[in-house]
Amino acid sequence: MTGNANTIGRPRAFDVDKALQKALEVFWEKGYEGTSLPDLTEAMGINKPSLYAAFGNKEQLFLKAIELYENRPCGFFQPALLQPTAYQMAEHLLFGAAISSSDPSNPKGCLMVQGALSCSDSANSVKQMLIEKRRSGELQLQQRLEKAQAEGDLAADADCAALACFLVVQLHGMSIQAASGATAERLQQVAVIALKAFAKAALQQTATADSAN
Amino acid sequence: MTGNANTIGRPRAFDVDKALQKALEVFWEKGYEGTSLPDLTEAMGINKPSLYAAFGNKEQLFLKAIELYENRPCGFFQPALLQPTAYQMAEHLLFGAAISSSDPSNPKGCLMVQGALSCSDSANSVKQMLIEKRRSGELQLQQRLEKAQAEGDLAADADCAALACFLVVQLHGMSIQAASGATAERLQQVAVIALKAFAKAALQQTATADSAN
DNA sequence: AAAGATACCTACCGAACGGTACATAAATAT
DNA sequence: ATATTTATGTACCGTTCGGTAGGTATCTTT
Repeated sequence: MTGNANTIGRPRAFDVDKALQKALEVFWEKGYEGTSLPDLTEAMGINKPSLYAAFGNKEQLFLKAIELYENRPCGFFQPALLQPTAYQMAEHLLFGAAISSSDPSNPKGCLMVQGALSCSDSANSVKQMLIEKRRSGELQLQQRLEKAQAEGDLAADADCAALACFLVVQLHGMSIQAASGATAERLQQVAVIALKAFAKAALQQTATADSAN
Repeated sequence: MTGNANTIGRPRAFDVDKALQKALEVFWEKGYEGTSLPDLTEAMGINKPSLYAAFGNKEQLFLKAIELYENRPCGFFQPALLQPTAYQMAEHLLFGAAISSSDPSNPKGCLMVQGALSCSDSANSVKQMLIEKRRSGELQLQQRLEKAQAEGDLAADADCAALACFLVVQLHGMSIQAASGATAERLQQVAVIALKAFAKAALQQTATADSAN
């Protein structure tokens, strides 16, 4: 899939995956609308026609960048859902976000949040698409919590939707703080506080063994 | 200050304060860069030369809109600092943010967050200015907590900086959720959970009477 | 070696951007 | 009445935006 080994016609002079990686970094840093075509071509080391031939247009390139983002930098999300208990999921989620969004080797914050939080009318489809991705993530979280509830891993009277929203608030709030310059240490302190709240709100009946203070 | 009663020259055909209010709404909805001059002039009911004569330029207009925003829609912040106890401050802050950022009579979310979260290089000064405003708010919060600590209203071993950061994470995270369509009810549920965390982290030694489950 | 396919590069497109010159209109001051 | 001052409205400025036409270079196929 990656190599363009045995194809007819003149071969590409650049690596599509590496170019996409560069595009991701720029979009992450400047957002969808804040990123210009020259920003992209310069970072990717190609010119505009090559970009359009390889990726379609700016919006489709952004979609592919988002896809890459979900698999790589934001890759802590899906594994967190697979943790054996709701508490461990929350733990992975919160510390994953704290570390990921302040990772010095990447732009600060979360692309799904700052990619197109507010924008002109012409970028509304991108904004809407990010909203839906965020809501989808929240829904997955909620469903994981409901599963935990069915398994007796979460208090029967806990409000899974509210708890999922609470967790997402932490993730997005921490990403804003990271974008404002917060350190990984500070965000981890916040994660510790939030985790106590989660434990208290989620485990009030079952009184699970580990965790909580 | 508002009226232009007895001045020489042709009088303004529009109300500066109302025009600024309209500009605030547009910036709030679309962000600094997402808002175009035609967006502004149409909403304000004036044309470009009038806008430039009255407000300077787009950036200065944005600064005045931010100022108005801090006094009006985001007006729950400063009063919260004046609450008698740290817990009550947190309470006012969290519920204020929950209600304010989802207020159906205004654009969703927080202008200080989504006004210029990520942007092109040319808007970097605006982005930086919002970052500093957010950090300043966090610092005020931290200082209020330190005061509470000095008054014995907060556990002596509580980390005021971490707690302030935690509270700001809630405010900003809730504003993202509001921008994604979360209801006031849902955000208030989140505020309840966060408040429990605050109580647990802040009052662990003093074991204050009220609050906390 | 010729033909066909694909990529690269320069140079350009119309539209929208933020911002302004300049003439006209409406008020006060003398 | 006239001069002065300020606001309005139109029409424009140079720049940048996302996107593309068309010629040239480099590969495979036959």
